[in-house]
Amino acid sequence: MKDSHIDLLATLFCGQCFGWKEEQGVFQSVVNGRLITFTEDTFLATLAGNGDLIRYFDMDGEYEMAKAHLRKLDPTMAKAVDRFAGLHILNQDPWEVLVCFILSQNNNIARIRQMYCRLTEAYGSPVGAGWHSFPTAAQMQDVSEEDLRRLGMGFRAPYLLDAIAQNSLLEEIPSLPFDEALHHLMTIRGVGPKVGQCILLYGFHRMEAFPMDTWMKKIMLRWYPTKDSQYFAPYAGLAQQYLFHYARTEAPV
DNA sequence: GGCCAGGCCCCAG
DNA sequence: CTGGGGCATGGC
Repeated sequence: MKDSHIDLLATLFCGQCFGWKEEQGVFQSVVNGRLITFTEDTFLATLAGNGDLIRYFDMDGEYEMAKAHLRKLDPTMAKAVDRFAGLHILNQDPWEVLVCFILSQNNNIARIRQMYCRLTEAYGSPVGAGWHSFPTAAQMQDVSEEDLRRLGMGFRAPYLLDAIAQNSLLEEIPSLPFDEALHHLMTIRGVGPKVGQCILLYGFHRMEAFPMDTWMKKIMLRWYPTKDSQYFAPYAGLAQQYLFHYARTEAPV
C-alpha cells in the first residue's frame, strides 16, 4: 500500500458514495457483494489480503504526489488539501455510481442515501445482518416505472429505466478518451455533464473529471473566477473533491 | 409549512 | 446555444 493514511469519515461521507453507515465508530457497508464491518482500529487489518478492498479504498493512489502538486497552486487549495489530507476517491462500481448520481439531481444527500437503501432492499441480494447488496442491472431488468415511483424515485424513475436498458454501455467507457466517454454516458436519459463527470470520476477514476454542481460553481466564482478545471490538471477530480468538501464543511462560500 | 436539494429535460427565442 | 420553468419527494 502506498498510502495507509485515510480519513474514513471524510472519504465515506463526502457525497461520493451513499451506502455507508457509521455508528459509534463502527463503519459498515456492502462492497463487491459482501458486508464489510470495521472501526478506525481494525480498518487496515480488514484490508489485509483483500486486493479488491485495497483498490476500493484507493490505498495505492498517488496521493502524496497529487497533494504536493495541488498545495503549490494557491493558498485556498493548500488549505483545502491540508484540512482533508486523508480524503480518498474511491473506486466504486460504475453501475452503482451511474444509478446514484441519476438519483442525485435536484436532491439532497440525506434523501439520496435513503433512496439508495430502498433500492438495495427491494432488488439487491441479502448479505447478512439485514444488509443487501446494491442491485445489478440484471436484478433490475424487469422493474417498471411504477415500481420505481412506488419506491419514491419520483421523476427519476424513467431515467433509471433507461440506465438499466443501456447499462452495457458502461463496458466501453474505459477504452474511450475523456470527451468521448462523457458524451457516450450522456446518451443515457438523466445523465448530463455534471452526472456524467461524477460517473467518470467516482466510477472510472478519471482525474480529468471536474463535476460542476451548484457548490462548485459558487466556489469557482468566489476563488477561481478566471480559472477552469485545467488549472488543477492533472488532478482536477481530486481538487474538486477537496474544494467541495472544504466549502461544505468549513468556509462559507 | 414552505423551502430547497451534488441537475436535467424540454421548449421557446 | 442560451435561458428559464417544471419536476417528485421528504428532511429541515
